[in-house]
Amino acid sequence: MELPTRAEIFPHARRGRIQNLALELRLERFVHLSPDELDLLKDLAGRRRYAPGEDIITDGARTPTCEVIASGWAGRQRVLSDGRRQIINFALAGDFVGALIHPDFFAQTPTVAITAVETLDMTPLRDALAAPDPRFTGLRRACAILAAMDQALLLEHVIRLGRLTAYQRTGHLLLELHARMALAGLIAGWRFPMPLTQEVLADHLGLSIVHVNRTLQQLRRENMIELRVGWVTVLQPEALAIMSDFKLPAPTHV
Amino acid sequence: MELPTRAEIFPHARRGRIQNLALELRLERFVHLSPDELDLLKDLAGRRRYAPGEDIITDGARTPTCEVIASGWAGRQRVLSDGRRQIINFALAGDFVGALIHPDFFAQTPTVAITAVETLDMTPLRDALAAPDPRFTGLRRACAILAAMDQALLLEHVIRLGRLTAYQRTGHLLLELHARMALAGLIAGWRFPMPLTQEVLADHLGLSIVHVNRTLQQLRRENMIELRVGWVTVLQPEALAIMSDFKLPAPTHV
DNA sequence: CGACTTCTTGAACCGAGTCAAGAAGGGTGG
DNA sequence: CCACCCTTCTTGACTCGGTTCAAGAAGTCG
Repeated sequence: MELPTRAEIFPHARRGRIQNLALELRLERFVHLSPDELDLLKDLAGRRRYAPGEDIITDGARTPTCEVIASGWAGRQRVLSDGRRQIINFALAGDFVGALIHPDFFAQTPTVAITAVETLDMTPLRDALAAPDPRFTGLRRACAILAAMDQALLLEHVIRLGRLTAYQRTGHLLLELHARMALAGLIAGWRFPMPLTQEVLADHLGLSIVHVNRTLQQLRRENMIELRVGWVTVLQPEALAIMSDFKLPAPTHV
Repeated sequence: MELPTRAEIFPHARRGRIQNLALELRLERFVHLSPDELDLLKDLAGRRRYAPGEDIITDGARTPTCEVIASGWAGRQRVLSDGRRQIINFALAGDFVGALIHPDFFAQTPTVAITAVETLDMTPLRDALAAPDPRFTGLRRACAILAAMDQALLLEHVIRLGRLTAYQRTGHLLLELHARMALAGLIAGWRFPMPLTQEVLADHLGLSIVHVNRTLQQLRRENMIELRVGWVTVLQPEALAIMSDFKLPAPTHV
């Protein structure tokens, strides 16, 4: 499993004063953006901060906001009536939360800050895309692609939960997180930040805390990964991918 | 849990020669469609038939089709390298399959006919919506709502797989299937068609065939449901909803 | 340093899987 | 209409992956 170079990852990336590098890199990953579109991204202003545990998108909000993660980790979750929690997905830097990509008419799943989170308000982008303005076709397409990616990741998670063992699930998730951060230009190489507690991992992977602990130990024992405080290193990406049936969601047609 | 009347379910429904009642009812559930839009739906022609097991949307298809189920049950699935299968979701009459609603750039999950399936080609609808034509704003909105509903159901499935027991999962799924068929005007009352084998159920619920069998028996033993050849009756919807934490995805804002 | 969260470990338990074999349906052809 | 075949369903016995409970160790932060 070879890592692409930065130039391969970001064919259209350019320098400039930008608000959120990860966002811009992700939007330009598959689509070339016009100067108008880049300007719109650069003019984004509304910065917000959330403490760990704070709601970013509240459950029954009638006026849904629309933000992009600038830094930190967030997650959509549901707490069941008996207190059990399921974390549906994670949102990393460059990921949208709220109404722009996820049509949230129905979902009763608040988005919560897992670590400290900084976001940028994306309502200017949403308003620009809502009108049939031909200047923003590139952005519209880029957002559709991000939404498709998000959807694909959700399908992968269903497969993880439905048909993979604890050992496979954990490895599969680590590979996914790595791939996403690499795509967003947040990391290079196989070492990457992973600030999740074992409890959070358990609630995402549908396992108990204790079993997550034992599974991580097994992955370490077998030299698949290395764990430091808030960091992971994937030592054997190929072996991990084979054993967990991992394949990076890739565009079949763009 | 009271069942709404037909008039409550379909406030805008009208009579006429239509191709797919379920589709039209679902589209008009939340949005009022103009005569132009209804005409477009009535002019849909391309009818296709699929035998059980046949691919409707093939995996790596470069020219993604876009159809709506007219009758029968389909499902998106992934087969793992060791032969295990995960059925990600079911598509019933009135559900879209393919590129209109699911942005399929990334997903490697073919859609397969589970029973015999009839579909209608939806490319005319897709083309009409792609152009920024103001005549079709209602349809555009209706399709967005269907997509949101689909997305919400997927989130529910993640919760089912991640945090519910076999007994809860099975009850939860039956309630979901019932709710969807009721919304599409396919049924009235608590008896509804359920042509899935226990193997298919197992592959959707992330369980073994044997355990699905025992779980269904438990549901019958406790008078939660009644099973006939291709039919289920939910005998205690409220009890089932409470024990499985089921809540019909409802629009928070439309 | 003290308080709190997070991680780790062991032992017992249990929900769900596996294996295997038989029964019951449900179609098909004679 | 029956005989046959094949799929689907059912049941029992056993195994195992993962959970629960409980207690202690190691971080972490003020």
